[in-house]
Amino acid sequence: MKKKKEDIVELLGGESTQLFAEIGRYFSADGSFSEDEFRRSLRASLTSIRNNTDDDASFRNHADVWLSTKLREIIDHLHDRGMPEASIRLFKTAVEECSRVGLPKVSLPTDFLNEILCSIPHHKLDKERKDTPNEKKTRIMDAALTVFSQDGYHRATVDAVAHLAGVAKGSVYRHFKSKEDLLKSLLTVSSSEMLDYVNHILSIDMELEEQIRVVIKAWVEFIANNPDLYRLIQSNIQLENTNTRDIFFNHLFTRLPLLKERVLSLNRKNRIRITNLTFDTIFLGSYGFVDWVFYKWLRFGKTYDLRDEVPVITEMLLHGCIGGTSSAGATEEKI
Amino acid sequence: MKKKKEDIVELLGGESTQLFAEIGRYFSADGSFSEDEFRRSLRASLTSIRNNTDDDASFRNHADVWLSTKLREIIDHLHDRGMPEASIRLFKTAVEECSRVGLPKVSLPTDFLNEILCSIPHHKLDKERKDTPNEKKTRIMDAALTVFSQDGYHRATVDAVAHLAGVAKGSVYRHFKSKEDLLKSLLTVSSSEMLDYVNHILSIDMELEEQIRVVIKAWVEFIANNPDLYRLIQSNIQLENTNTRDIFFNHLFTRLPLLKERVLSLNRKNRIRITNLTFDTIFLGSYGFVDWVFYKWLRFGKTYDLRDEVPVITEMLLHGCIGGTSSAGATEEKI
Amino acid sequence: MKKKKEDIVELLGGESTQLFAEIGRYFSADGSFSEDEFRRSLRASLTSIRNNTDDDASFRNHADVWLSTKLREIIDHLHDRGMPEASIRLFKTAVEECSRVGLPKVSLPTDFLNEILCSIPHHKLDKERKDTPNEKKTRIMDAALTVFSQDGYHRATVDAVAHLAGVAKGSVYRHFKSKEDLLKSLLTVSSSEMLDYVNHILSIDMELEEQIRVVIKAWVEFIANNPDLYRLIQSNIQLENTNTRDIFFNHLFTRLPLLKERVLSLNRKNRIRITNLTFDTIFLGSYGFVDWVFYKWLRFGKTYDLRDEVPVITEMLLHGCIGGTSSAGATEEKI
Amino acid sequence: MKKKKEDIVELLGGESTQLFAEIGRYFSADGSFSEDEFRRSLRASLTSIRNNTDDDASFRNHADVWLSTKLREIIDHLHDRGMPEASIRLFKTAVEECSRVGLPKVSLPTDFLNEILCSIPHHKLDKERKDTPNEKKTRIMDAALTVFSQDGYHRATVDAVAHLAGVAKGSVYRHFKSKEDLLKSLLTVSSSEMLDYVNHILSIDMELEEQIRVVIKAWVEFIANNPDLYRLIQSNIQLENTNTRDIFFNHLFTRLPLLKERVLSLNRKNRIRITNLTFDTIFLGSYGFVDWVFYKWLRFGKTYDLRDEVPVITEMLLHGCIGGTSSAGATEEKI
DNA sequence: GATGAATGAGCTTTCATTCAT
DNA sequence: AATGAATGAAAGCTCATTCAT
Repeated sequence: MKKKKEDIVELLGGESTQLFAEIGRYFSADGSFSEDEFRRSLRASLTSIRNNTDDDASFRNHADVWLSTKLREIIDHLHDRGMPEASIRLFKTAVEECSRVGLPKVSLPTDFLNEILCSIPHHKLDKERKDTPNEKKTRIMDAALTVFSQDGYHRATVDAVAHLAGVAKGSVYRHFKSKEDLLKSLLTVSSSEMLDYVNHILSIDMELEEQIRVVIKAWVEFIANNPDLYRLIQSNIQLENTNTRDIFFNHLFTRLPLLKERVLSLNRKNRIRITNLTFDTIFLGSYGFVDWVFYKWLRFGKTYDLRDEVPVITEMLLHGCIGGTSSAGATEEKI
Repeated sequence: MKKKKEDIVELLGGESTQLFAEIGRYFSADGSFSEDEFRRSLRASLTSIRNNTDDDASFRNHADVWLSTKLREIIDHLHDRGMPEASIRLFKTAVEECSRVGLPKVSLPTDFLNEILCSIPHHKLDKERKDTPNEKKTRIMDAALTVFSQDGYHRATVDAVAHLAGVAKGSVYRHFKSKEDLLKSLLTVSSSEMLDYVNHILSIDMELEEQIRVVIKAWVEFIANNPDLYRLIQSNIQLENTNTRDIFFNHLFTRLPLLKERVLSLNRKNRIRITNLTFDTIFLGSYGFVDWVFYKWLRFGKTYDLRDEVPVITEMLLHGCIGGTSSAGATEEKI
Repeated sequence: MKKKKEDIVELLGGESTQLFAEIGRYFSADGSFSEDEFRRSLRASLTSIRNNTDDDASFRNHADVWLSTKLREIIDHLHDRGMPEASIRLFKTAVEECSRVGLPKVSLPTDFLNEILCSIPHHKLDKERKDTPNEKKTRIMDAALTVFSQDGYHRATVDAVAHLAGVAKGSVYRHFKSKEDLLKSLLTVSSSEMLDYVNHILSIDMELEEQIRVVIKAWVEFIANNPDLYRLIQSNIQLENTNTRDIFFNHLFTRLPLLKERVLSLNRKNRIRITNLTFDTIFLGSYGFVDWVFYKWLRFGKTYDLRDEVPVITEMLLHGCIGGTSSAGATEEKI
Repeated sequence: MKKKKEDIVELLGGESTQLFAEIGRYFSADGSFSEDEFRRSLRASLTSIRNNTDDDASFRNHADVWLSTKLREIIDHLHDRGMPEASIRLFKTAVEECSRVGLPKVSLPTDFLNEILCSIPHHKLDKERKDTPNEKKTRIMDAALTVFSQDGYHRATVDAVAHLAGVAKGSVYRHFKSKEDLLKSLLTVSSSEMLDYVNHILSIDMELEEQIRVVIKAWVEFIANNPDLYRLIQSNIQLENTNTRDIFFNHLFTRLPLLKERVLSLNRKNRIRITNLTFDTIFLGSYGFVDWVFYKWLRFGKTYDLRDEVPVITEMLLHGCIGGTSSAGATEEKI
């Protein structure tokens, strides 16, 4: 009962030719662009495609093909008419409409994209532009860290976060799409900071064994100074699609290849028994070692200085618990 | 059931964990994005695709599919990592490379494009924006009509109206004291226009039967040309004190006595069986007749020309569906 | 990077063979079925397929193929082992898991389906079984009708409905998936009732002209007796996917073909000028005629008896407003 | 832009409006479902497909696609019309016809199948259900483990647990005083089992180094066999008074003194560098080491055998990553 | 003992409106 | 005059828990 694909192509062909013929309509005599008229026409066409396709996948497919062809034609036409600027606005309108009808992607001419991208000021592309308006965002994130740490993510309420941050609940939702998004942002930013800190230390040039000692020390210090943050990152909260610990893990894993390379290259004297194959396991295992020493510290109510554990950790990870005398002194330093 | 590690090295290639590792290569130790590394990798992949495809068309096809999938993945993962800015630079690099190898187009996620386009400063897109206060009010009302028609009054947001009108939300409230007031103004103005249009036609002097024919034709044409407006007027939205349909009805009713007088006076030959008592019922009933013919047209997706229904409507309202031969011709006129 | 389809087939092939081999595991020595074990294994397989497919469509496709093959095998195996009953439970488990992972459909052996369907008690298939537990549901729907009519759907709150129905808010959500679902159910049931009522009248055998007179009278009486219900049905509330008026329209349209056939066949004397082509327009137009006579009545505060309008309506629809003397009397009956 | 009516007669074929008209044919004037009409129409369509296909395979293929699309459409529309019961009868009819024409399978919507299966009386599926109270408790705990692992404790609902366990929700509350109590019980029992298992191994008399090797191996095996359980224990869910990880930790800590004593006493040759002071740190750190190797395994989708990691873990914990040749062989054993 | 309909406190989220800039 | 971040009341919905049958 539904039409065959061929029929649709014809159907659209007729409409799109029409659209092309009507381009003139979207521009006044003075060359100004009538966004509204164009938008309406576009919406009508997309709706028509939707109605004439069987399922969502088919709709997306056809709409994509149709749209990219049409955009190409219109853009060319505008270039011919000497109004390339208008094509950007037209393009923006098109993209907005696509979003609205739920089209996930569109095919676009590369030269046109180039043109658009070059018109974006350069500073927008460098690093993040989180400067002025982030004061409030930071306040909300700080409050969220406190509240989530205290009560646990699920028991915490957005009300409590907003109250602690001293803003209205609605403001939380201006900065974060949802409670979940707030947590994710918090973790993402924190994870980055944590790992940047370690990366910074790793960039200092020294012998590998020394490097390991320094990193362990730095890491322990970091988590001792930010226990709430660290605990939240490791808290393993199940979210819609992921799980908080995985967010951190993903960050870690992104940096692992570079790290691995560096470690293997630093191992000039070949004293360290880590190979390409065992690196991941040893690295993550060692991470876990520190993680549980931290956890023990928490369980003891932070009644001692976590930094005191550094020698034992270092000793264990470098030499294990068996054998040689090289590290006999280490154990005495311990509490 | 479990596979040995060797077996799954390849398998892991398809897992996201691997992707992280790959993306990791594009970032320096300090977390900054290495455009060069990405460009190199991209160029290598594109070259490889070119070498493995027979003709240009095939190359373009494969490259497009590959690239859009790849970009989507990387962009998603960068978002997860909290580096959406990097994805814009990466995207720019990708487009540049595509241009270089002669790829004419790429498929891109609409949400991502939206993000990019929003970062282009407004003045680049606006050309001139210097309108009298009244123009702005009109723009807002036009936008409101579009948005309300699309989503329904209650589901529509003031944000959407303001956005489509290209003004700030606050400006909407400068011109209209509330969302409801905006709707009411829209309806009041439109109702007047609609009824003025009909009144204008009624003022032409002719025989009553002819007048009726002309009015029906004009009215059908009017609503066929302004379906959104008409639909909104008839939409029966419940407001604080009234109901949108009543606004139109009130306008109509205000003019009814004059109309009635004119109709009765035009009925010189007394061929029309309308009395003072039955006028209202017949008039509104006939209005309703057209209303549902219009509604039928909407439900069929406006896929035929509403004006084609004029003969049937006229015939029915003038002669009913029964009897005489006086209107035998009518059915032939119809389609 | 993602695997080719062929690879997946092999991958699944390996797993599924395994599953088959493991069927024994799901049954204890006494022949009882270990639903849990089977469910776990199934879930693992589905998850594995999801992880090894690129997009959702591909996942659905593969999962469907895999599942239907496997089910067939297992069911055969169980039949061989002489335990066909177990296959129903196994099947139920499979369907549940498919729902959970978001698979929209599965392919199934017809003979097996036959077996299952025959085990459903017959009375379940006849008409609806809305008997005992519907007392509360009815109460909620009644309350909803009142509240929605009074305040309009959007201004009405679920709290108010629950309160008026004398139940807790949660109970509303036990019977209806959402506020929208409540409205839809209300309209669906009411529309059916309304149209059944008319259909009933239409089934009485009489001359067409007489039939039309009777139906109009009955219809006007019906809406005069249920103005709230009728108003709600016509209220044109925009919902997520439809619009309330369309719900009624769809019901109407479902019955239209039968109605059309009957009308044309009843038209023995060929006095009625309705053809196959004009039927829809005339029918819906006439419906609209009555609709606005009803609306006029509402606007006049129901200060007169709507039934008094029946003669005028009938006269107009049968003979129009022009010409003959046959209906001269009708107008005098009017108020 | 607009098409003439003639042009769109075909077009409408694809619109849902048409579908309504078609479905309308299956219903008698009184609204009851006409099985015969539907069966006739179905048989005609299937026969037509058979005649238009070359071989049997092609017929089956086409018929399946056609039927599943058709059924889906009709079922959806019947749901909209508020007649879901009719869809079951219709479905039964369809299956019967498929059997008759020799179609071996049909594709069906899972949600619809779910509905049908739920209408089969329970006793048909249950066979025997006569278990001691303890069996029921176990069944609930098993179900809880599955559900909590899958969705996370907070996202999991008691309904889901009860359903999976095959008991009523109230029964869950007979055995556990709250959802939290259910989780705690689960963890307490499991933690005990886990630790008893390790204790058992520790009670075997052997040299300490050997003991450590054996314990690591046993532990890895245990968690590889019970990943859901282990994950739940480590999941760090924040409860009213505690936190799930703490429950395990408390169990562990209760046994630590005895363990410590035993370890130190076994260290006859004093080859192990663990003192009274460092025992806790080294023990928990090592535990964490394994924990993260396990976590890595999870993140890789359990695509390799966790036991393969035992040599690396053992080597690291015994000898560290630096120095001597004593463990040169370790890397070869790996993978 | 088992059941599952009923409950309602409490949550997240939306969005019309305001108002400092 | 124009802006758009901030507001917070108000709404829809969930689900652990209870309890009559």
